[in-house]
Amino acid sequence: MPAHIRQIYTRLFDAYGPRHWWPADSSFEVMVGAILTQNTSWRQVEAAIAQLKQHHCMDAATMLATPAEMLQTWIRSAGFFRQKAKRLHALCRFILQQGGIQTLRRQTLAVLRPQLLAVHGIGPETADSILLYALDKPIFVIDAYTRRIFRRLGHAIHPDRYHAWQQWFQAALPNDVALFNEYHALIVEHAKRHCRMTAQCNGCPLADDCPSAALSSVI
DNA sequence: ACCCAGGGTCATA
DNA sequence: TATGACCATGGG
Repeated sequence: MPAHIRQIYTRLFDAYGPRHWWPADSSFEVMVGAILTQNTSWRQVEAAIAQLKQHHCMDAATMLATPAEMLQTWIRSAGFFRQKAKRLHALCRFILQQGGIQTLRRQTLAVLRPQLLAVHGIGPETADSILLYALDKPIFVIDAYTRRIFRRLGHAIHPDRYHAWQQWFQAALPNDVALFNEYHALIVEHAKRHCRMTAQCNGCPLADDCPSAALSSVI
């Protein structure tokens, strides 16, 4: 029987401390980062965000008024730059149509989530990252790291779908924005240090419960 | 030269 | 529903 979700949280928090996520100067920047980081390492996203800021483009109205070809050159480092330029425009259009971020913030989770998922280029993880980290809504973000770590610990979720994983976490945890925020941030920190595709298990705070640590294998 | 990175969409069967 | 192709850069 693998360690419980709450025990794993405690171990991660004790090992890494509060993460102060999401790293950004504004809610809009969180949303932009959520799109730019799709299947891309955060390092590359930071460079793209710096470019957008340097060109005074880090607000919805300015970004929407900026030609996609221009955005492409600024976000090039984040990869998929043609797609992502369109997706950023779609995000801006949504924000402005809804009356701005302050208006969005007053909406409920149940109203916002379907609306975000209807925006071109926003799928489950991007939507939930925006809801949790930009709009302070209580929803647990599932990403590739989350599945990889918990699979290695022996938690097989069926069906192996985004929604099932999310329900599994939320059913075991109090409905708390701060907790969801911290837990996902800790998972990412842990994954970057210890649970990449090639396991680096030296000093791993979860090694006691991790079969792949004992076997030095890759799952 | 390869594999990977904080996904999502679209076409096809 | 379920798989596969595709998107594209930069680091290890």
